[in-house]
Amino acid sequence: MAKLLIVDDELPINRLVCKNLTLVGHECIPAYDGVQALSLIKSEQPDLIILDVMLPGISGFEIMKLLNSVPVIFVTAKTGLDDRIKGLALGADDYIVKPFEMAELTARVQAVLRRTKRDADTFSFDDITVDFSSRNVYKNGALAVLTPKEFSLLELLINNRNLALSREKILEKVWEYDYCGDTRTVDVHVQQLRHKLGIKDRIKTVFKVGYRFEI
Amino acid sequence: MAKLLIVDDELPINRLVCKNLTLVGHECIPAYDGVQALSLIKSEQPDLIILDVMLPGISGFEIMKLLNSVPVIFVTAKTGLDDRIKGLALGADDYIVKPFEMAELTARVQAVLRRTKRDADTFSFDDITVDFSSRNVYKNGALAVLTPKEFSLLELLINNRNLALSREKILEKVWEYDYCGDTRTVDVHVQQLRHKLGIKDRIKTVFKVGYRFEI
DNA sequence: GACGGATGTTATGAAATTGTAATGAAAATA
DNA sequence: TATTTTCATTACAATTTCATAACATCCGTC
Repeated sequence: MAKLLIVDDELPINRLVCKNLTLVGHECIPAYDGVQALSLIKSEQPDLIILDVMLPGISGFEIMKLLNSVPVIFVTAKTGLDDRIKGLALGADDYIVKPFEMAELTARVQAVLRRTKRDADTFSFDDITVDFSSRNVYKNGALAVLTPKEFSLLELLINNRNLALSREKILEKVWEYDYCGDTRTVDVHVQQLRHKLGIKDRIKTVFKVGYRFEI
Repeated sequence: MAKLLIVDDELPINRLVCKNLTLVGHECIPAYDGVQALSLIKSEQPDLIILDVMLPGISGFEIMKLLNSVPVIFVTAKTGLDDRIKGLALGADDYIVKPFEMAELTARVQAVLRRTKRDADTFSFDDITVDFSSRNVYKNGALAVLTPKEFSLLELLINNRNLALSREKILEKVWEYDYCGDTRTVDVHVQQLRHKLGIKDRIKTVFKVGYRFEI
């Protein structure tokens, strides 16, 4: 579930898109011109913007230039290569050409959301599947019971996979910023994870530093 | 500049893609079937894979299922919506439909690389790659196991490459400021590095002073 | 080439770090 | 409140690192 801003001046299309994306579980905010879009981006801080290029007033390209880190799927009626490249060059995460099928749009929305990790769904490796939204972990299809701390630790390790994480960093992220506990606590929890999930090899010890999740 | 794996069994297309992406500054490794692709993914650890769906042996979909963290742009001749959705659902970062224009492919490659660009803080020379963020060192693609002191020493040498470092300076930086140990300790660690990485020539001895990493 | 000091090489035991299991306190749940 | 779960800490075992020493080899100077 994510908050989406749908920017399209054609009312029926905007409605249709909103309806379909709401059906797959997202919150949709419609905008019908560039100025309105910019104001809603500020006030609502959406997770993803679906942006029509051809807009009254400010064009979709202009809006994209003003954006920073919000992912954008950009919609164009033109099938010209130039426009598509221009969109990607400006930093769009994807584009889709009108007329498009709803199934494709929703698939692309999910793909972009997955990428941007704002709406992290699941992550799988070996015989393990981690479901971030339900905070469940499955090993060989069976539910593995992790405590909150264990799950947060696993989450942190996965989100920083192939990076060495110091015990201090782990404490800071999984525990509180100003937590003044023993760094050995981290060790014990790492052992728990290794034991419960049977992933001795995946969670590597970085001597004198901390741990690294390798995939 | 990134390392790309181009998986396509059609030789002319593979060549064309390699040529164009090399022109924009990437390193391209061609693969002509699924098995070869999987082996090259392991050995070369590419930054991005351009993956044709229709392959002899293992299909592109099968390969994608086996992957975890490597970004994929998937190429399909089929224009059917299902295939595209399937690709995105499997975790592809993008797809492109044959026949495609080179400009579009390179634009998409850049877009995906920009998105997935992690702070790949690495330094490479000869057959060695030093990854500072994961604290891993690879020799010929294989992990070389360095101790913390060895890694710190290597880090210091690289950061001061082509400069003569006195033993005192090295002790001060890699060990503690007020460390009062034998300077011979430095020697032993330098030998370890030379031995483990097989870089006798790169770490030069500066007689009566210390060492210098030459590149 | 011979000498003396500097560096290369290898081995070893101490020290530091991490793995493991247990314990009781704190927190969550009933 | 009683019961269960979570979790920080501890103690000890296992492992890894590393400083030092001892000897071999190299280098520059005479």
